[in-house]
Amino acid sequence: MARSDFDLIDFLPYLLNQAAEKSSLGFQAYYKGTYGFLRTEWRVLFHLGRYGEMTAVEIGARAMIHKTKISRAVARLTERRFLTRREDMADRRREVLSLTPLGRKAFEDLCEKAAVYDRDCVAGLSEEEQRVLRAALRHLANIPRD
Amino acid sequence: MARSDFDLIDFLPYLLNQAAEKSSLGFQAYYKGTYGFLRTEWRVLFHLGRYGEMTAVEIGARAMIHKTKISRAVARLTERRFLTRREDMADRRREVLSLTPLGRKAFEDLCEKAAVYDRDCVAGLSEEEQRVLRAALRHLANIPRD
DNA sequence: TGGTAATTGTTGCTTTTGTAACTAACAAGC
DNA sequence: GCTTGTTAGTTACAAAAGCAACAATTACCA
Repeated sequence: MARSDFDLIDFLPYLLNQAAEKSSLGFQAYYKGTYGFLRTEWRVLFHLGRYGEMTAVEIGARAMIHKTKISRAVARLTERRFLTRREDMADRRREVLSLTPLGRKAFEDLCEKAAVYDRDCVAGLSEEEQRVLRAALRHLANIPRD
Repeated sequence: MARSDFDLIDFLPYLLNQAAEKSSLGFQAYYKGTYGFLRTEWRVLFHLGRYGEMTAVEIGARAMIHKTKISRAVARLTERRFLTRREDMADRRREVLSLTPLGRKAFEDLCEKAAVYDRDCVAGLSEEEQRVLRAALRHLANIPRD
């Protein structure tokens, strides 16, 4: 296979990782500095805020995070009063998680900050480029349109 | 600021991370399974193969990896004979790294596999979408066109 | 019903990463 | 020549992530 023309600099997983890491830095600084959240903690909060009550496994499935990471993130967030667990009486293995008022406040703040931050990220791209970019990323990540 | 219309599902750092993680999995399985490389090790190999001899710091600057990670990756790769270190006599702090024949062979194999893998990644996207995607990612990652 | 398998969530242990301190070498200014 | 500051790379310790085993339920099905 004559592939000597392929340049690793354009290797998609590489480009994606570089862009992901770079674009995460600024926002990470905010939620870490303001709330002391780890990345997984922010993600758990984000999913509960965005989709409503869920169990740990459900969050993990959506966010592609291993359940042990979620377990520990939930433990910390619960301890810090950002969310509560409620036992599902119909299936006592499940613990349904939801945000406390404090958690919702943090979520809403972070959501606003995210909107602004997102704008800065795509500042140099045209509307059309942004559209194509997000669509391609959703496709690559297999994220359904809800 | 009326931003209630912003949906976190489109938050760029999130989309990028999801896409990056998902798209990395398959290739990671290959270099891990075949060579036992960690991600940083593959990256070091990749940069030395793509750009030629470099020092650890230079690799770190290009790849945005902290020097301690590089230090450990280099130690392992050297031990396993994939690369060699040469002291720069003009500046004895610097250690110039380069691939051994074994390292080059691994690099070339991985490079070929990457080309194929890359194709699979973008299989569902049009030529134009691919072009826009890569350009946008390079922009976000601040990767120069070389 | 009873027994095997699957699911939810946690914990212990190992591996990997992050942070800070450190050595060694060079650079710049006086 | 000194002194101070900077740079390359390593190492030690702490934090986080990955992995495997576990208890507690529930599901399946002969």
